[in-house]
Amino acid sequence: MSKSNYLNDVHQVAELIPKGRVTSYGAIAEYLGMKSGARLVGWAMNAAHSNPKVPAHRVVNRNGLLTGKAHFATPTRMQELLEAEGIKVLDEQVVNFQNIFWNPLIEL
DNA sequence: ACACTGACCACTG
DNA sequence: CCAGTGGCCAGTG
Repeated sequence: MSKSNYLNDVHQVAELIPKGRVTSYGAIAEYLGMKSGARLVGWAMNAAHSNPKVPAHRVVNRNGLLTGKAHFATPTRMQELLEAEGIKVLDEQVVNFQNIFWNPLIEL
């Protein structure tokens, strides 16, 4: 298996995202100490397929846009999962994003 | 060992 | 406003 630290950390943080809340790749990256390692978070999320516990649908980009939706089973899967938690999505974008944004730096 | 890629972000022109 | 570039870390060819 891998010895990658960030991958494991990213997954652990993602698992801590409360239901009905969302966070951004950059926020997780910053929490882990990466200034601009948001890409790694995206890569980690891609690897998160092995971890069904990781709610990848709660991780969006800094604009609240569902950039990762294309990587789900279906392009609409991510939005449906979010709406099932009470998160409204309009035009691939989380509504009230700022309000439900979960920042690990502050809340964790 | 080298080059390229990736579910991103911020800056510059 | 849109396009391009650098930066971060790990994986793959």
